[in-house]
Amino acid sequence: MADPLSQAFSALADPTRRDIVARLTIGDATVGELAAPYDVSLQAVSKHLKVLEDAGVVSRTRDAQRRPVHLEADVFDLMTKWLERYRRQAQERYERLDALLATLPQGTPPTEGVSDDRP
Amino acid sequence: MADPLSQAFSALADPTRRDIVARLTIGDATVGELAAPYDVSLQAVSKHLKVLEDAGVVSRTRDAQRRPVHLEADVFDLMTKWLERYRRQAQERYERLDALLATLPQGTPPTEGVSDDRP
DNA sequence: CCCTTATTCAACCAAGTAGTTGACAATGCC
DNA sequence: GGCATTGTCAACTACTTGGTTGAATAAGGG
Repeated sequence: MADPLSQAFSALADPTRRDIVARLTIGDATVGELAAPYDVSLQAVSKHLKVLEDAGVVSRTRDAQRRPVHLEADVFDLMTKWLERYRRQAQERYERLDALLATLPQGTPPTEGVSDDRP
Repeated sequence: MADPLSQAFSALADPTRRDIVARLTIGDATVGELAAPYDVSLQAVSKHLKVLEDAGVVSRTRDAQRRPVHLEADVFDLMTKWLERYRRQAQERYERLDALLATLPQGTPPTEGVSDDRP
């Protein structure tokens, strides 16, 4: 699973990691600071940070024995672009369908049973 | 892992599933049609569709023995909002930092060793 | 009615993931 | 130098995931 988009989405698929990202918008923080709010071990948080780092969501510098974590929001653009592209395309298709239906002579009912999803 | 955002991000963390989403922007399709391009089994694709459905990315209607899959782009908004929010916050923080640095007397060099990441 | 088509369900497997604990590395402070 | 602090590495476990195959369900078409 090498591709950046998969890594990015996967990294943010975990609530703890999204929480960490939220926390980091306030400012850089050390692993210990980031781990404090959670009742999991420091090592677990360290692993989460590795996932975020590999996905390019955060970067880490070095300050003595501390490793401050910094939010790197560029990847967000990548995801947003992907999402926007297909949301837009889906919407356009929807609008075309609407337009088509508007030009149709009369109530040719759709082939699908539009209503229920499951018996 | 019940929360919608986690499910949505997780659903799109797989390249095959993103591919299916891309395909669906052209129009609704049956399971068989969606499975055709891939060399995995039909059942595997069926599973992918279940993941997408559970995440609210697609919906399925019924047309005889076929189950047409329809893209439901609303969840994209949820993700986009989350991403945009934190990207914006991160950027604002960055700008505040810039402004702060601009007002500082002189070249007080930062405490961090900014360059390398790993020895 | 049987048969074909379309799809899901069930059981299984290999690989990945999130968590654990314990040991080790890197650094600053006395 | 020795010790406290901060964080990572390694090994292990439980659970999830993406894939497989084979059987079952659903619906139409001779």
